Parts: sequence; C-alpha cells; structure tokens
Amino acid sequence: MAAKSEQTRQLVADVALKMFREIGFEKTTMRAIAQEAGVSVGNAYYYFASKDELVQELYIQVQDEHAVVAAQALESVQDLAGRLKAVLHTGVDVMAPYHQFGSDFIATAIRPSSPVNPFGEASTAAREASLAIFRSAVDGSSPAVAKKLRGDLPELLWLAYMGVALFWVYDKSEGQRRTRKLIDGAAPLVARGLSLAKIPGVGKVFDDVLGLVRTVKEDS
Amino acid sequence: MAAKSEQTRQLVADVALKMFREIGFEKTTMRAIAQEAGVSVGNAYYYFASKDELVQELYIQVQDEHAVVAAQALESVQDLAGRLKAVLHTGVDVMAPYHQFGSDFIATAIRPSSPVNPFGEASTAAREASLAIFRSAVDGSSPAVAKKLRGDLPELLWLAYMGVALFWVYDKSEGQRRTRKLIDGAAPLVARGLSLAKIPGVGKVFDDVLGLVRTVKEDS
DNA sequence: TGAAACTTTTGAACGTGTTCAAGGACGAGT
DNA sequence: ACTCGTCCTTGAACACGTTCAAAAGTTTCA
Repeated sequence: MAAKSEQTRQLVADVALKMFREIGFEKTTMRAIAQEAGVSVGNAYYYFASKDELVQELYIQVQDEHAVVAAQALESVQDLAGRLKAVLHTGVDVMAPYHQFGSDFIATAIRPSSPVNPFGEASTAAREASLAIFRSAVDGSSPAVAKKLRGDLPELLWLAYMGVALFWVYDKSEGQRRTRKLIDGAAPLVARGLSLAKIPGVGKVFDDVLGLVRTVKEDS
Repeated sequence: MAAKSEQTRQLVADVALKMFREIGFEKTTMRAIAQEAGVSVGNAYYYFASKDELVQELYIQVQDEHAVVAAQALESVQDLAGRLKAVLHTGVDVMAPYHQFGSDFIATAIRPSSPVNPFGEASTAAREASLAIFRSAVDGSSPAVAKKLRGDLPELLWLAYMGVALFWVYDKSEGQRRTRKLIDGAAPLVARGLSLAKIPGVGKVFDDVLGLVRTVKEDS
C-alpha cells in the first residue's frame, strides 16, 4: 500500500478543514489538529509546511467545487446577467460553510507571501480555474458580448468576484442576504452597462478604461 | 507634570512606528519595542492593548497627515479629475515610507475584529476624516458634479481609494510607479465617466447603480 | 536474512503575542 | 509622619506556530 503516507496527509487535511468549519481558524490550533487526528504536531508539519498550507487545501477544494457547480448552473442560462448571477451565487454557495472563517482566510490570503494569495504563484492553478469559469460565462452568453470587451472582461469580472467575496466576508446579515441582493442587483447592471458600449461617447470611455487596464497590467 | 504617563506612551508609540518603518512588522516584536524604549514588555501593554493598537496609532497618524497635505493640494485645483488625482497622489505620498509594511498592515486591517479595520467602529474617526477629504474634493470641484451623484460619490471614491491602496501594496515597481500611472489614468476617466450621466440611457444605469448602493447599504 | 537508505513520526525546544499577580511610585487627607 | 488609593511598572508564565535532531518504520538490494 503506497497510500499509507497519503492517508495520513488526507487525515490531517480532513480534520483541519472540519475544525476550520466548526470552530474557526484561531481555535483550530496545530496541536488540536494533531491531537484530533491522532498524530504528533511535527507529523502534521511533515505534510503541511505551515498552517497556511492547510488553508490552501481548503481554498483549492472550494474552488474545485465552484468550478463544478458553476458549470452545471451555466448550462441552462443564456443571457449575460443570468450567467453572471449563476457564477456569483454558486461561488457564495460553496463558500457558505466557511463564513465565520472568512475574515481569517482573507487576512491570510491577502499577504503576498501566502500560498493562498489569489494573485500569487502558489495559486496560479486555482486562479486559472476560477478565471476559466468567468471566461465560459462570458463566451457562452447570448446575445454575445461586444468583441472588444470579450478579452478582458473575464479578468475584470473575476476581480469583481474578489470584491463580492470581500463583501460577503463582512456581511453579517442572516444567510448573507445582502450579498445575494448585491449579486442580483449588480449582475443585470453590469450587463446593461456593457451594452452601452455601443453609444459613441460611452464607447470612447470604455476603450480608455481597457487601455488603462492593459497599461497597468503590462508595466510590471 | 501630569505628562509623565503620556510621555511613556508617546515613547513607546514613536519607537514602534520607527521600527515598523525601518525593519517591518514581523521583526518589530513587542520585546524589541520594549527594549528599545527602555521599558518592560508589560508596560508597553499597559498603554497599548495589542500590537494591533500600535498599528492603529500609525494609521491615525498617516490619515491625519493625508488630511493636511490633501487639503493643501486641493487649493490650487478646480476640475474633478485634477482634484481626484491630488487626493490620491497625496494619499500614496503619506503611505510611501511604510510600503514594505503594507501587506502586513492590510492583513491586520482587514479582519473585522481589528481596531484598524477601516470599516470598523474603532476607526470611525479616521474614516470620517478620510471621507471628508473626498467630500471636499467633490463639492469644491468646478464644473460641478451632477447633483444626484454628489451625495454618494465621496463614499464611492473613498472605496475606490481603498482599492488603490490595495493595488499600491502589491505594486512592486520602483517607487510604485504603476500606482501613479493608475491614478493618472483613472482619475480623468472617472471624471469623464461621470459626465456621461447626462446621456439619457446612461443616466438610467447610473440611477440604478446608486439605487443598488443605497439598498445594499441600508439593509443591515 | 541482513544491512543500508529512505520515509515517516516523535516531542522537546524556540521565539512570538499576550496576561497577570505582585510590587513600586506618588499624591491626598489626616 | 503615616496610610490609603490610584496610577504605573515589572517579569515570569501561558498558548501559539514552527523547527529539528533523533528515533522508528519501511523499502531496497545483494
């Protein structure tokens, strides 16, 4: 059985994620995880170099689930507003069990040195997967999105999604009702806003926004 | 001299801020601060309940300086784009000495429980001061901003400012050149974008955006 | 089988932020 | 001068994340 090692790793990860969900980030100490999993502290560190890496495990799992659920939800919707709603709502859905954990997660994720940093190298795969969801939401929509927007839009929407996630973390309303409202309100607005790109004066501004985005992105 | 106590407090704060600037957040341990200030660790805690509160001290100081510098810069500029630039550039100016400290600061600031959280209660004063800067930038601009926007715009701009600050933290270009470019590019775009509010079709979308903002804000 | 090499596991130890009981300093009232 | 009460200060102690030398277990190969 080559899986003995993998088994321990999974055990630690499972216990950690369960504890993150049930008692939060701070109360889930490495010692508690080890004890609950029946291993030594050092052994947990043999598989995960830091507590942050256990958070990364969670991040990846949540992203994977989002990809699956969102793809399914997208099957039955055509218009951009609806597709955007689908992606955002499913995103919130998969995060829901971890809401109380949210602020600690974001505090961890936001430091550039963290493996969970959504802009960082260590989560390139997760970010690409997430971006792919938005690309699919945009590309598959009908009526189609203006061609000049199609390239950059997914990335901008993903960025907006990060904003929604931030809002959700702070959202103390029951069941994060306000976040749902925000999504329901913002998605159609974004779609309508984009359709304004055809108006000459407005189109110019759009072009400049895209130009700025590209400039700032390139010049590293 | 009733100021003996205040003197110790200031000493600790000054030493801490200096160390934050010079060696960063993590290397500035409470023990190191205490030693450098010539007091005991416990004594530092008598004045500051946590390391976070020392960060708050920094936050307040930076905000205060921003208010002064921005007000001065606003005196000589009339148009909205210019005024926005002035406020944002001075904002980055005052933060500059703390750039390496930035990500730790934000990681601290972003948790709702932190005294430095910009949305939280403990920094109501600092937030109001910051908001006032943006209100002044909007209200004092000529040509005037559309009336229907004038009420909510400062808050939205402040929010955008938080975004700029986040961008700045991640900006590794020398002297944070990219952030400067972003400001120079975005400020005129915002001004031009707002002037589109007069166009009937666009105005509707603007109204809905404002409506959404209000809805989401009220429903707590 | 046996020994060498590699993988996995252990728990004590380190430095951190934070707490707290104990004591010192100092002024007010007698 | 004495004592009470308040403010200030101390440093040992705690739990935490993390490290690491050493031990235990497992595989490899002759």
